[in-house]
Amino acid sequence: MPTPDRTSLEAIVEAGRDIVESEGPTGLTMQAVAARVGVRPPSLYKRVKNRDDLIRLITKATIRDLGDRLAAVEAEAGTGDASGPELDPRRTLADMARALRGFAHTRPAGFGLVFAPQTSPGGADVEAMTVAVAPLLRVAATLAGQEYELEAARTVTAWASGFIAMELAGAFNLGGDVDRAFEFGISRLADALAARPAN
Amino acid sequence: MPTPDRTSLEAIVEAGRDIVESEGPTGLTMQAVAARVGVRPPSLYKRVKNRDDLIRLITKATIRDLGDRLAAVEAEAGTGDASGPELDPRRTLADMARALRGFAHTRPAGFGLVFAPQTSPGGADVEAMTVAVAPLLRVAATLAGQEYELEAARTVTAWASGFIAMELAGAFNLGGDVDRAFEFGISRLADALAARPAN
DNA sequence: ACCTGAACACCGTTCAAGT
DNA sequence: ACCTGAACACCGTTCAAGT
Repeated sequence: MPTPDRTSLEAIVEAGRDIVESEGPTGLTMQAVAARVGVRPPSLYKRVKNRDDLIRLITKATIRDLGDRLAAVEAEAGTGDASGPELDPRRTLADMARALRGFAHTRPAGFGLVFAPQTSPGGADVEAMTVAVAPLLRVAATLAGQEYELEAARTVTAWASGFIAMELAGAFNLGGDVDRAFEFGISRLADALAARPAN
Repeated sequence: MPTPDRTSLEAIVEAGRDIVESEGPTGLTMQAVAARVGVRPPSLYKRVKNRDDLIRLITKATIRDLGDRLAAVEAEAGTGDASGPELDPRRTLADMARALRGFAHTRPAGFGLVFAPQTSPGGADVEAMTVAVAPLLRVAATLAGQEYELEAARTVTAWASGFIAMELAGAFNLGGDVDRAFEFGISRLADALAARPAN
């Protein structure tokens, strides 16, 4: 007769996310995860292939949350709420960038996992990422035109993720107002993408 | 009578850089470094405090190389060479961005170390980074005006590092020409920074 | 003054044995 | 079918003992 399950994949991933945020990626040991979900380390291998696999699952869950935030911004802009419909795509783009930054501030380590430069190749998060970024792609198309949709979306994503990564790493050490720099960047960027110059 | 030194800090850092590039950050073990410089692991601790310290030194050396490349672009633009003096700061900015990208392609892992989102706080690379980025700061000032120097430099650095990080992570999986996206981004960005709109 | 073997703590992972 | 203790390989780091 099988024993009732003492944990679940979901609980393991959730525990992993918590640990990553509180202890950093280094703190994410199989022992720590096991302790948190109340089993012994070897039991984890019934649900995840290994530590890298767990990190992949944590990253994927983070990407999904991130996509939810972008979708929420898009929905707000599209339908219009109490403050009225938001028609300027530049404003929507800025809101999405701010949503991304807000998310990064609440889950800095998770954000780091998603946008880490040294990701293992063939990460199966490709699909999740594609879905998550779809709203951004749509505003980019509205703003820069269908022809430059991909380029515009990549420009914004690159800028925002780079900015936030540097911010989280404490790279903005020359003083100055980081919020101001963020608003400066998104404003100029939105203008530039909407400009559609000849080249 | 003291024995002659069998290695040096320089050799250790250089070995570390090679290993990081060929095996990735995970492959950077004290044992691998020791084997490469021809001593036993414990001997490394005579020159570096620990593995984190070694990573810090590797990062710092990488930042210095990177700064050299930017300085070279600046020097070329300022003095003018066979192809004549390069006076358009937008062109200089684009050249610096391309230099950064070129560097990242030759040392992807090193680049990842420098622009990793999850850097340990208080990394002593602050000074090295400040020096390295100085040329970029100067073009930014020329382009966007002294008032927006810092914001403009941050915008470009964020975009470029974010773009390259995504490129290295294989995040540009929606097809399209990555080179084209890079040129699109730097071109629009340079225009936007030079525009100096009212806000 | 640098180098080393031995040792310790810690971690990922496997596996046979339990229920 | 899931869970566990025991075990193994591997790694970072310390330290007393060599030269």
